[in-house]
Amino acid sequence: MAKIKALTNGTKKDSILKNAAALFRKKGFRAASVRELAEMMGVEAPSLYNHIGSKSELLQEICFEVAKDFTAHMKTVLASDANAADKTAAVIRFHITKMYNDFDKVYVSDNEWKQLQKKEADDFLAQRRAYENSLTGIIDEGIKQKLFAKMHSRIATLTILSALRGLELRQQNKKEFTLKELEINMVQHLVNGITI
Amino acid sequence: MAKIKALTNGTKKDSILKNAAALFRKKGFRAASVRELAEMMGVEAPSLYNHIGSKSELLQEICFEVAKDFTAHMKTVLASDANAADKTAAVIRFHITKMYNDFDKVYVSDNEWKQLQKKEADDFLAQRRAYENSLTGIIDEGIKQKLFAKMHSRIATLTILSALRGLELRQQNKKEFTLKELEINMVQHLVNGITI
DNA sequence: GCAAAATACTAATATGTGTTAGTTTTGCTG
DNA sequence: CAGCAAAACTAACACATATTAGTATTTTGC
Repeated sequence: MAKIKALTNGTKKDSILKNAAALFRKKGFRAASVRELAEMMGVEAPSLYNHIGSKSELLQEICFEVAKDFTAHMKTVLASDANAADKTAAVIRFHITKMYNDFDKVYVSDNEWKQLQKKEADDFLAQRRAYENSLTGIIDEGIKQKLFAKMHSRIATLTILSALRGLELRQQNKKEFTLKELEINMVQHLVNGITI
Repeated sequence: MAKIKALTNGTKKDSILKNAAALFRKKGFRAASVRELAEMMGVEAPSLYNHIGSKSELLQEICFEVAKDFTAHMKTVLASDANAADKTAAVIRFHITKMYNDFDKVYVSDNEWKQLQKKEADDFLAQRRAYENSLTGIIDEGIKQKLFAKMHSRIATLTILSALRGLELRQQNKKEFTLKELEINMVQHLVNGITI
């Protein structure tokens, strides 16, 4: 009866993906049912299959869209001629902004990727590894330039990325602190912590 | 036929909990089945119900055991007369050690508590909030003592705890870096980052 | 060694889930 | 308005899952 509304900027599929991300975040991918997703959209469950291939497909698209965005940003950072500290700060700021603007999808990508089917999970993990390694490279560069203290660069990488992945910028938190406050405090904390 | 073996140090229930934690970590609570758990123990699924009340109960026991340990440790830290920086370092070290020794349970507690039933989830979250607030109190104390820089103490709290929760100290990582290395580097990173 | 308690097994149930089949309705386009 | 594609609906299937019932077997305590 009710029809799936397309987003003002985007297709019906985008609308489904957005709702799926919200649902998967709230309940977890396995606990979330296609029937619930359908209800969010005011539609019966089988109707969704006119628009999607499968439930897994939704998770895939969410995870790989997010991975793509982060990878693309990392590429521009690596190509810039900023010093290691500024590069690191840029990475941190991008994570915060992205989490701020696309909380559900980023959260799902970070926390539910394990529910991808094996092949996709492996692919996702490989992309994540590459991303981590890029940041480790930046930190190593900073150490060599004596910008950063001597340290275990891989541990520093994981510390930074863990701190960022743990952020949960839901609406509630947006009232507690602003985007700018977050950026300033976290960059300070995470970059200064390794700076000489 | 096969009987559930008790751990060398612990009851049969402990043995089940340990396997459950490993399984829940690997596949996620919802994706993990009682049958799989039974198989890990060399037993048919219904046999487990001679030892456990339900699948949910296992998750509950894991989550609340971990929460209790962290809360207890925080209490001793708060009672100590160390300064704020040392208190913060003690908290960080405890997280790392606990994750190192009890990876599966800590991981499950951190990542699967949302699958608790509503009442338990609320209780768990309240404990976590209280824990976070204790750390925020320590940081505020440090700021007042001019040990730490002026900052948004709640953001610093979340940064530190996120970084620690994101740690995944599975066997693989234990080869990559030692416990001591982790402690030194993460304390350095996370405490120095806020120290004047 | 025997009674009783603990614990295993098999069989079955109730429920929820993703998904397909088949059909009807909707809404655009000529 | 006719016709066609998009997309909704109802009904149903196939499957997995947690859990219970009922029974056999093993272990324990005397």
